[in-house]
Amino acid sequence: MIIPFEHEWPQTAAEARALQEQLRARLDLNQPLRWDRLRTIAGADISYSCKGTRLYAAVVVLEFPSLKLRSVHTASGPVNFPYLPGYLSFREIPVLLKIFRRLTEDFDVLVCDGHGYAHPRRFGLACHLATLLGKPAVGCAKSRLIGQYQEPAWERGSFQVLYSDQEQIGWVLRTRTGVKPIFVSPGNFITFEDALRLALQASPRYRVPEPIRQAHLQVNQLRLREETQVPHAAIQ
DNA sequence: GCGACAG
DNA sequence: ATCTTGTCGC
Repeated sequence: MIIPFEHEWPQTAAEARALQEQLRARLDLNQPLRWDRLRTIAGADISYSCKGTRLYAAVVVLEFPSLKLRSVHTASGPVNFPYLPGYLSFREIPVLLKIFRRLTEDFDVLVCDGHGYAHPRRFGLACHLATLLGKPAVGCAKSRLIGQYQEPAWERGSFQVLYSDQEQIGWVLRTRTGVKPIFVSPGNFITFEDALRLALQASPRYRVPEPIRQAHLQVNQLRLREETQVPHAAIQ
């Protein structure tokens, strides 16, 4: 696919922060999802090498609503940005973009491993990626970055609002009865309500939404393959 | 100053 | 995220 919007990649947290504060003006969280035309969901995930110097990425495309795996796309690359809470997108998006540039297949919505709007500057990884791709995206994180909430009831489908002071920044959603909830927030080009509905519909069986779960399985297979083989120069 | 802190 | 063994429960 053509990436409709690109920018330089900052080397410092201060530059990254300025970019987040600039790009967040592009968020549109009032766009309803076209459920009637929803046919495919993409999922993206990252894995790190044991020494944390290299990262492995996978993007999968699933059919909706069956959530059947349709295609797998992978890439790897060096780590070029440290892990700093609030700046995850600058670490993980560059290698994901390598995949999306090569992707010929279309998809309707993207589910990302990490927060979207539920971010200190309202511009988490899902917001950043959605903005670059010009596609609707939802952020689904396994733990909280910021915000306050009340514990959802323990049945699957129970949820609570995730607040930053008085402002809603996301949801806390129980995708499996009796299991720790996930944190759902819109990335871009989607509403809070549609983000919540999509996250639940994408998680019929496991705690983690199927697009992320499948991407996670693929990314670990890729890492195993790449770390198992001997470097070319050492063979002969 | 202290604690919290997506992956 | 990664490292790391067994263990409890469906």
